[in-house]
Amino acid sequence: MQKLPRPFYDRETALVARELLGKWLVHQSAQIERIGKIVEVEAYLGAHDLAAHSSKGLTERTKIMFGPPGFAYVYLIYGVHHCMNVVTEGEHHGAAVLLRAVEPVKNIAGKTSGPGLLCRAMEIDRRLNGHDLLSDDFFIAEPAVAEKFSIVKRPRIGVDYAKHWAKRQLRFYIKDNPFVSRP
DNA sequence: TGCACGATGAAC
DNA sequence: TTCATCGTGCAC
Repeated sequence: MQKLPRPFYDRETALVARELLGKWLVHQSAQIERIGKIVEVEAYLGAHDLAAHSSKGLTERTKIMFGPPGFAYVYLIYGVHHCMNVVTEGEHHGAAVLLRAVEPVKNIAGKTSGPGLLCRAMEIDRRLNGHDLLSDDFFIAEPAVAEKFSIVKRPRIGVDYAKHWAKRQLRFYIKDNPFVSRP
């Protein structure tokens, strides 16, 4: 499987977000390889983006976002669910892409439509926060067979507090894919 | 040291 | 529409 290289992530975040669609998220734990095809994402542009956690500045929680690209930023939301992000752009930028839904490809049990469900189905939790996505047990890869699809863009979900940033169309998903959380 | 509040999901 | 449930960030 062809792992996405570091430079893939070191580019403008909305572009990385769109190009992550259709790619395979691979997580191997306890000898089991789980694979999900990324079908829905959201871009969080950096410290200036009021919807991004990094807009609070460099803190214990956000230091991963401000780190180098190609690392996983995983956090607990509402004390119940985990959310998985991919750090993008250069160090100190504070940008990341939230993975919102995957389509089951291999060894996936349960629902995968939604950031919390995706993490549960792929056994992703805070232990993977700061994990290098160029490692052998957790990475994103080029799919075995490339396919064509149209991309839909919409405002991000659940960020109404972010004033004008809430209106920006930074959520992207594969058109007509049944695993998208909120078409 | 205390407390308000989520980049959600499920039940009512 | 309500609620579960807890780590984080910031006010005292």
